[in-house]
Amino acid sequence: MTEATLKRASVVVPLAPVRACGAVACRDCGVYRLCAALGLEGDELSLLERVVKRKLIFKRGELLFRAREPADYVYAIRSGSAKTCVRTEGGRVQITGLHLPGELLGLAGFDSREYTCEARALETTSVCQVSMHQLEEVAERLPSIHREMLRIMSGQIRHYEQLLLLLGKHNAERRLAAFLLGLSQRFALHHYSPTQFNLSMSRGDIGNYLGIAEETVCRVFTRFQEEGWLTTRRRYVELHDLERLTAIAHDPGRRAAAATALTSVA
Amino acid sequence: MTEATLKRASVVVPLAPVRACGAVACRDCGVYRLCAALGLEGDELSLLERVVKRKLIFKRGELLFRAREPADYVYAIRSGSAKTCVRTEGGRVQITGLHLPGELLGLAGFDSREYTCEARALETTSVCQVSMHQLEEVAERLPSIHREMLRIMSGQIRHYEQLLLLLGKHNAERRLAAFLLGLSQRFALHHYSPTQFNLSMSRGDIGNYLGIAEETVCRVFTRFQEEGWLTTRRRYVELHDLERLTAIAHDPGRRAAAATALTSVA
DNA sequence: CGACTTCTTGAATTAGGTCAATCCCTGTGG
DNA sequence: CCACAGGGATTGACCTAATTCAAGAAGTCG
Repeated sequence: MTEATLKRASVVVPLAPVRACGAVACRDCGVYRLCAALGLEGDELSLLERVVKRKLIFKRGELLFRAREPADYVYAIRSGSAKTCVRTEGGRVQITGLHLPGELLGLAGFDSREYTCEARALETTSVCQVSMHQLEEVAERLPSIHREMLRIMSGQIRHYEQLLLLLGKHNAERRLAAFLLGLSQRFALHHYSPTQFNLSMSRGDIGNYLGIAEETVCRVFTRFQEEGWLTTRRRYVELHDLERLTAIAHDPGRRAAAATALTSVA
Repeated sequence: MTEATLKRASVVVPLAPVRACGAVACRDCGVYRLCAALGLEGDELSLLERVVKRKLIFKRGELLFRAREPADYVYAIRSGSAKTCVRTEGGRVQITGLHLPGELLGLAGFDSREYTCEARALETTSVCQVSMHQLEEVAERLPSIHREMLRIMSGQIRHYEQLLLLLGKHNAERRLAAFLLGLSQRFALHHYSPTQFNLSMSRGDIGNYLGIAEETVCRVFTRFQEEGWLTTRRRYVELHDLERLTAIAHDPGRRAAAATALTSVA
């Protein structure tokens, strides 16, 4: 979120600035334990700085990496955000993740030495670039490195499982509600406001991520707004009624009860 | 596939038996490198047998493990098949995987010590049960164990990325075609026939997995059959026109081209 | 100030979901 | 050996949610 956007948004939704405070501290970074483990090798902070090869800045729309490219580095987001997506040969794109500060990108390509997806900055984004090679080298002696990597990967797997649950068979309202609540929780985890934040993705991206049309995203936003459950202004969102949204996100569909029986045997 | 089913199916589709040959050999198992690494500790084969705690048999519909249960073991499928699924609090079920011989289940729960999903046998299924504890113990000294686990996990991640691509925005025909072709390729990999196989999942399960209604699965099967691209008899399937099915699975939708541009910037 | 995106809304269309009836296996018990 | 019960699978009819197409409004950027 740029300074300008923020200022304009504040006119409509006059509340304290959110996520304007910049990068996460290393200690709040989800990758900290990984970096820390690397850092254990020598004097604490200085080596940490050396191992984390570079701090890079990507502007909105710039590629961090492409699928099938040699996976030489993993990237930890310090500030900003990024999306990851996969493509069919036919060129269709599916966004598979929205990544916030403190999260790690590019680890899934660890074994094949190639990235499995592409990552792109959604706004001006600062990242730490960590050498995969170096990671592997240290891991040879330090099993905790590998354990951290496994931890991060299984987090990724859980994320995908939740996303699959969402894409499986939910209507547009439930998808969007769940999406917003998920974001809300993640922001809360990162010490940002859970009720006011910047989506950083366009309506088109959100639609793609949730498996619905861009126009449908707009319409559902409008409906939610008419009900007074939230306010949007472009990519800035303010949630007014978390309970209501939760109810929508969790409300089991008509066939949901039957599905349990259906699946419990076969 | 039971002997009886096979015989009956042969009346309609008189071809050589497929997947009737039973369990995979350890060497053909996708987990082999893991087991082998464990086995390196002592005299080769005997210790392998000891580490792989038990060979268990699950009957159709029986649970291998439940989500949130302590993840004490991982399971390698020797013969048969299993499905994995996740649930919402509301009780909705989403099938997230169909697993064939040589594949490993339950590793994603590694870090949290709890399974992230539940697994259920789709037919009479023989598995190797490997102690997570023992795995961890050996991994402390043998980094290759962890590397194997990372390899398997990133395979899981790639699988989910493909599935997301499928669920994102494809019509029912493309979903089913892609599903069948994916299975076909996996069977080929496992030295089974790529054109005749047992789906082992019910129509309802397939629909759930692909995010479409059971009835739609039927209708699409019927359509494909009318076109002469395949033959089905209950869960047994024979693909006649892989090219055609590939064309359907890959054919980019109307908006697909636009989506590239749409997503390449924002 | 234009040129270009992104977002929003409306209207028409449709793919797929839902409900319901029936068929077809398969396994069981007489 | 045959009848029957029960669970999948299939098909039809109807209907709704969401997509698509299209046009315009609201921002953004150079």
